[in-house]
Amino acid sequence: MPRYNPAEIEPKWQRYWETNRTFRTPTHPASEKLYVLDMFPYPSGAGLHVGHPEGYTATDIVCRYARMQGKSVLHPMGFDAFGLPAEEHAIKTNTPPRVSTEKNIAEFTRQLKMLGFSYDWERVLATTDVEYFRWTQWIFLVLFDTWYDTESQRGRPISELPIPDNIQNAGDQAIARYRDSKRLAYQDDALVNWCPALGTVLANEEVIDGKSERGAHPVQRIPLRQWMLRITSYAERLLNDLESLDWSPGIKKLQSEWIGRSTGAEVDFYLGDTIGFASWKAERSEAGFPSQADDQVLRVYTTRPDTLFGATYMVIAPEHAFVKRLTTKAQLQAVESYCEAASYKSDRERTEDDSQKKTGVFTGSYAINPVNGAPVPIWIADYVLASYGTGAIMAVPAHDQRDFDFAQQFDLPIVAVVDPGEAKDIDHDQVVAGARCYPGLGIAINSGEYCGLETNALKAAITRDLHAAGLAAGAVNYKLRDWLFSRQRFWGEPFPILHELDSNGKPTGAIRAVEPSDLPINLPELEDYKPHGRPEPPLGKSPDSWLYVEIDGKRYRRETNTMPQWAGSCWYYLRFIDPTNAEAFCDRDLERAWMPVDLYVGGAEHAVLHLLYSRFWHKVLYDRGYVSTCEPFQKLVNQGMILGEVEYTAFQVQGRWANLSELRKDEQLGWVCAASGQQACQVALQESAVKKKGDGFVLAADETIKVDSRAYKMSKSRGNVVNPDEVVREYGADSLRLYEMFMGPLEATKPWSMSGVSGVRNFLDRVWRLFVDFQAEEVHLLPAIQDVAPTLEQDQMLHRTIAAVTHDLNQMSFNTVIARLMEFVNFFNKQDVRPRSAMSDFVLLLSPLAPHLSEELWALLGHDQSLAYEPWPTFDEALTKSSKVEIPLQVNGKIRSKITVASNCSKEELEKLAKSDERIVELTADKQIMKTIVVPGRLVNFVIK
RNA sequence: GCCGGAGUGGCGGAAUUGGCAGACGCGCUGGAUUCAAAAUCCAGUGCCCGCAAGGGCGUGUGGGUUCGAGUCCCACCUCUGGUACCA
Repeated sequence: MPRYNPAEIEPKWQRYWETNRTFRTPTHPASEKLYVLDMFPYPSGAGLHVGHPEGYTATDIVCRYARMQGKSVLHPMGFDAFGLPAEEHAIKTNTPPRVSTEKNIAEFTRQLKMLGFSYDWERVLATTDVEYFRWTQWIFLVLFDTWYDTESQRGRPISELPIPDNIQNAGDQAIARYRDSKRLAYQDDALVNWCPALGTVLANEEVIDGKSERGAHPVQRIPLRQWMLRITSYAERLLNDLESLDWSPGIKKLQSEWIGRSTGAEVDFYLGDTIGFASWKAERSEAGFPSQADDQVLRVYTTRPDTLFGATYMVIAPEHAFVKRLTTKAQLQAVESYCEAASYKSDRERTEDDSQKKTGVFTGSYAINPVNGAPVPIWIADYVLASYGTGAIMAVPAHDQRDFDFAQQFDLPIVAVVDPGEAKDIDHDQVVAGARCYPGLGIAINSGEYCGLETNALKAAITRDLHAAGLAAGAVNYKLRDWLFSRQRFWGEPFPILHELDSNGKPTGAIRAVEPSDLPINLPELEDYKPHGRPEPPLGKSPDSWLYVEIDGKRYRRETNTMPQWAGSCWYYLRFIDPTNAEAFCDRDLERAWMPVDLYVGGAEHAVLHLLYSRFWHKVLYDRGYVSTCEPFQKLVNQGMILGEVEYTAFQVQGRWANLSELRKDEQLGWVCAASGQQACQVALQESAVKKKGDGFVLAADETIKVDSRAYKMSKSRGNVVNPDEVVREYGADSLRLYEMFMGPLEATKPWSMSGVSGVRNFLDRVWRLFVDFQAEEVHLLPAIQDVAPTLEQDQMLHRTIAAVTHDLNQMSFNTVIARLMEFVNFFNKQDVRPRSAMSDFVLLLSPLAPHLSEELWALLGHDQSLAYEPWPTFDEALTKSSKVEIPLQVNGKIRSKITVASNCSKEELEKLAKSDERIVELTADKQIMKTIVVPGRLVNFVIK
């Protein structure tokens, strides 16, 4: 093997690591611990994508480097294996999902092992393992057993829930119902996205543009009994604790906007006449503001209580409970048809056409504005959402764009109550006249006793006054909604919940949790997996032996919903710590020893949901004393997307080249000629056929024709998917790893380039030839490698490389690490004598990035053990500096000359030397030196006139 | 619309945070080796003017601060990711 042959050495070292259990993690950390986690993949039938190894290589490098620094490293891998694709496959082929899932996992495992990642494979898990989801079910029972104590701001056992006297007196059933209503896991009728074609209900994130994400089938919204998780109780903590995390500001912002905290006030508008209003007000000033609104009032939430005087109408959502009550006879028909139409509209359709176009209908009723006693008409409109705030608003068209649009549409009065003053880009007079909407801050006008107050002062004052009068209270709202936690699918974790049946086999409404000792609840075997076309879950087709349970003489039916795919990924990082524990989801001491995850790397597509859901579960486990940290993931890095190769495209109409400006997009035909309407075809071009001109590219043959140049997302339909198997076959795993790191910063989006892969392969070939005579028959070290001390120059090169590589690895700046190693190789390739010690250190520096080649060279240098735990090379600071530096000499900021001086040259000396430089003397001869800037070790700048 | 991120040679990208723009790689050009090719090695390579010495211009655009700006400030343009009436 004279030449570098990865096909031979890579499998060899993979076998070595496996047989010697090189990367087995100690149960307890034996030294400083480091927990490095990859977001585990969904094992799709398509196999590994080149996007996967990007993050995996980055973490692998971090881990290999950390081991060489003596740290105890936990670096596991697993599979997020429940999910719809396997079930779809099962429906089509009648293969049990477990069978296809296991096949896919085997394939993923082979591909991951082929890339030489240093995972501790003895800890591998899949969310579909029965022994794994046993504990997913167990954690669900913890959620079921927990209520949120708002006073102490933490989750507590349901047995500690205070039961109000009236409930206590109403008997056991009432108590049970009360408890059920307070649990973190509760049942509710929720509007769900029912997709008749898939025969399943979809999560919001699975619905895109009103169609199913998979298959683009139409989706309807229907109410269904669902399991919900009370994540909103944790909204405040999920928001506040973000601060302590080492995550990018972008991701933190995304999460905090998703949580969407806003502060304002809840205000009650009296429903009735002015006489009733007076007595109601008197009552309220006695009793205060009730936490639950009663039937006498319409309660709204507003972030702008300062604009109460400008509320000229109110709007309730079409689903609001008061719709019927408030609708007068005259309006009945209009209201009914409006609400029915609204119920058919998806969220998407509600917002589709330009948001200017508001729809709505008058109820015929009025409420009374608590600040001035004015009657305010109540409308119904779908721009108000039932699920946010109180589902009702006071509309202030002068200072809210949506209300303004609506008021204009229906000719409702607009009263300005905020004077914008000198605010920029605002037509002051128009605003005050109510002809323009101004949503910003300013000085109150038309606001009775509050006139003249600044917005924020007024907010505080009016909230305080109304609260004292029992008419309003400060309030906080979140965009975050409770988590719809059940799916009507087969391939997910069954809920450990039983529904009590009466003697007729009908559910009584009572539920009970499966005893933890009876877990796991495994999935039944089904005859087939086809949806039965009803919104009920497919587990309803289970054999009776699975479906029905008898305990203490009572009959129960199992819950047939299953958990969503997010469930298994919510806690897998904990199971990796103690993957085979049969007594607990994770041993407490081990949890304390390894948590938190020090580095978590994965795609930005999970920036919100997965990370929010995991954080939520973690906090519940924390409150209940099962984990020791309140956050699971200390540092988070999102790897960027890898796009396909850059493509050059031009258009042709009837065989003639056409510019994009001559074309327009047609719905059916795609691009067509704007003038003639003829269809244009896209022509893919080779790089050699195009030329750079100005900002873009043009045809080399006809420079008037612009060429589109861009990289697209890899997709099957585009045919630009790069298969890692092929890359490994052609270039080797080390080349793939190295290329993915060399492409650019980890977090950036970057296009693939096969010639870039061959570039790094070239580098590895050069590394090989640095050690091995590639023309010899046998593999042996070159005679140039000798047991001699390095020259000063060689030593400086080595120590600078160690310093730079170490520094950049700490920054996770892998592309520049590789550049440094290349410089080292370029230098030593020219050295006839290559000291063995320097070469050994180089192999160690290379090893986290290209581990197979490095192990091979390490063995060749005479070692009989893996280098995985060799100490990381250290550097001598003094040797990273040279004794001389070249200093640029500038005149008026432009470089005119350079001098070489001792690196410790003093400021005065440097200035003297610079002034005597021939070229500087020449340029300053008949000029006056106004100023001299001397930065020792950097530059000298003469400002002359 | 709103909120992030990013615009640097033919291409991917560097630049110790205000101090030599273009490290490293790809590509390209020339040379050595070879009967020839592959492979390898050496040299060159931002653009423009010039035989050269040298000069001018250059980090999306326009302005500003500074002795000095890819880096800081203001305005704008383009691409990209997220989001969608949250009162």
